[in-house]
Amino acid sequence: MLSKKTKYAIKALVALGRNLDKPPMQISKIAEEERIPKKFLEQILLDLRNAGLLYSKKGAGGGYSLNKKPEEIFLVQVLRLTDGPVAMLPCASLNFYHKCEECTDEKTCGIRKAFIEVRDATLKILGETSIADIIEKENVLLIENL
Amino acid sequence: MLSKKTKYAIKALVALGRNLDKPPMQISKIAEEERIPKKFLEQILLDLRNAGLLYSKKGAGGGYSLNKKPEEIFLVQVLRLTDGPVAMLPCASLNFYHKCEECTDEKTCGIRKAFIEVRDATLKILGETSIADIIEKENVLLIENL
DNA sequence: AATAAAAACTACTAAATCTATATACTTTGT
DNA sequence: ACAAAGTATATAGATTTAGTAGTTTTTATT
Repeated sequence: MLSKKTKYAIKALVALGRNLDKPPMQISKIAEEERIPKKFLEQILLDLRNAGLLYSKKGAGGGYSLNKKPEEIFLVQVLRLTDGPVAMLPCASLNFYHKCEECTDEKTCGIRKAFIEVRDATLKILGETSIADIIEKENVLLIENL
Repeated sequence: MLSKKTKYAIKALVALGRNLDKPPMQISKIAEEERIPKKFLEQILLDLRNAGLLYSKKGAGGGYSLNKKPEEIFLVQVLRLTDGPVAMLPCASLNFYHKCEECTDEKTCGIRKAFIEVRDATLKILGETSIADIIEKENVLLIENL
């Protein structure tokens, strides 16, 4: 399961992706629109900013906006930033690898092999789906649900 | 990430799958071979037994064995039993569905849609990979690594 | 019948993680 | 000067994870 933090992070990015050519969006507004606890969101946005995904401006009239094009922010980046590994086993992770302490021979571990397959399948989707894709999906769904 | 519980459960099932036509295997032996804390493993095996995956026999000469063929035990069953949902979002889960509290319209949520794709990809692999497959994978890997 | 082996059951606990909340500080526009 | 807005750090409560301990029940063997 994703942490709420990651879910909120994606929601915030989508909200900002919809706000592209407008003035920066305030934390309070994002929190209200997306129904996310404000102080929690504050921390999350800060993480996203420090990772270079967001631009922020302090003071009156300040707020947040995307620092990259929505087409260039992929789910996998967000997930790795806030949740860590994509893989379901430490020994099957590309970016957060570490050995299973109890494992005696990783090279011949069938469980690991199976979960590497899962990782690759997951990674394919999360690595290809951008914030822009999510917004596009929502636009399609909106029309379909008229 | 899988919990250690689930990882240990799969390891135990694989160990028992290798022990097919032999007398039942004791907890201590599985714990030693797979380097799993014994009392923790005890609880896990009990869960697997109560779910019908294992047969157990008490008393001297007792122990555990598989209650199904290794070809009939799939990773997804184990994972759901010990970890719960396969999906990364509650609203994208088939067996453990529940609404995201903050969500205002699930039908048009693009995030949900993306994570349903992830779930389906994951499910395909976990639902097709059996304990027998894992053992087979390991046999192949053993030969390849000679 | 006694003994020992082994699983079953119940309860508990320590540590980590998650989900926030609180407080104080800094920057910026008017 | 003042208010709006982000920055930073600390902390607290709840939940989950991972594991331990102790006792009871069942079974095979002697």
